[in-house]
Amino acid sequence: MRKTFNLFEESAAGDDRTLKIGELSKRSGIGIEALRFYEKSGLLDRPARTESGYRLYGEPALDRLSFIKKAQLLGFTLDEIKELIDHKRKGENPCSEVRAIVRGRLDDLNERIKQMTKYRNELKAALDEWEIRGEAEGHVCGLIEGSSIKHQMDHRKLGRNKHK
Amino acid sequence: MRKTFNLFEESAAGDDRTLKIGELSKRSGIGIEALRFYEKSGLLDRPARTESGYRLYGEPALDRLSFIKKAQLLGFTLDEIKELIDHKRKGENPCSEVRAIVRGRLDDLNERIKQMTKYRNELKAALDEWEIRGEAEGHVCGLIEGSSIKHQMDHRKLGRNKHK
DNA sequence: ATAAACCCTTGAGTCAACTACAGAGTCAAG
DNA sequence: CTTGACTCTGTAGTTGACTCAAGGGTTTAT
Repeated sequence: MRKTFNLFEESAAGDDRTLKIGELSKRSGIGIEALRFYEKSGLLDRPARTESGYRLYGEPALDRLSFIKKAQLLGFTLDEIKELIDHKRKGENPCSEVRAIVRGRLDDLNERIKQMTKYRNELKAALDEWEIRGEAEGHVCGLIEGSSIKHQMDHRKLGRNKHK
Repeated sequence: MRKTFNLFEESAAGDDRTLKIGELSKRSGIGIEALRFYEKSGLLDRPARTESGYRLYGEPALDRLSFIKKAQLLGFTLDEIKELIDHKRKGENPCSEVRAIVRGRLDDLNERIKQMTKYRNELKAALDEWEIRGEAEGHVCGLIEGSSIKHQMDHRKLGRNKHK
C-alpha cells in the first residue's frame, strides 16, 4: 500500500511469467531491442526461457521497467539506475550509498525544475506577447538574443528522447 | 526593457567585437571546441577575424549563447534552435512556423515539468520515509519496482550533461 | 505444409552533442 | 629570441541510449 517508488518489494501476486518479449514490449512501451539491451546492461534480470530459448517475463519485469522509466525521467542515467538495482541485488543493506546517490539527484532535480519553470514562464510570456501583436509586424518576434536577461548561465540541459 | 527571451533585437550598445575565443569561452562557460562546433553547425554567426585569422566576438555572441543555453535547458535540440535562428536570419516574418515549434515545445515542457514534479515528490517521500526508519532495517529500502503505481508510462527522458 | 509473424544471437550503426588530438601558426613576457 | 599560452584547421573519438541488419530457428494460422 505504499504509494512511492519501490525497490525492494517484489509484487507478490500474479507472477505468471507468461509474457514473451513482444508482449512485454507492447505493455511497457519499450522496444524489443531496448529490452534486450537492458538485459545485457544488467538492468533487467535474465528471464526464464522456453525450451526453444524464448524469453518469458512476469509482472516484476513490468515493475522494473516502470521504475527505470521514471528514474530516467528524473534524470538518472542507466548507469546510476543499474547501481541502484545492483545495491538491491546484493542484499538489502547498503542503503547509505544509495541514499547519497538519490539525495544528490534530488538536489539537481529541484534546481532543474526551478530553472525550467522560470524559463518556461519567460518563454510563454514572449510567445503570448508575440501572438497578441500579430505576426505581420517585424520587430515584435522577440525571442532570442536579448541581453536583458543574461545573468548567470546554467550548464545543464534537458534531453528529449526520440522526438522525431 | 523586455524581460523575456529576445530573438530579433541585437543589443545595440557595446559592440566592441573584442573577445577572442578563449575569452568568450570563459564568459559564456562554454568550451572553445563547443564554440567552434556551434559555428560549424550554424548556431553562431561567423565572427570577424584578425589578420592572422583569430576569431573576434562581441556582445551579440554572448547573447546568442545565452539564448542557446536556455533553449537547451527547455528541451530544444540544437537543430531546433538552429531552425529558430535561421528563421530570424532570413527576414523577420516567418513567425507562424516558429510559433508552432515553440508552442509545441511549450506543451511538452508543461507536461514534463508536471511529471518530473510528481515523481520527484514520490522519490522524496520514499527517501524521507527510508531515512526516518534508519538504514539497518532490511525491508525498508523501498525504492524500485513497486507495482503499486504503474499506470501509464511516459516515454520521454531527462538527459544530464557532462555529469561526472 | 507453408507463409507470416515472432524469436534468437552477434555485431555494427546511429544520433546528439560534444571532446580530443595532431600539426602548425601567432602573440606577449622576460 | 625563445618559451609558453593561445589560436587555427581538420579529423577522429566519446558517451549515452538505443536501433538495425544478417542469418537463422520457432509458432501459429490457414
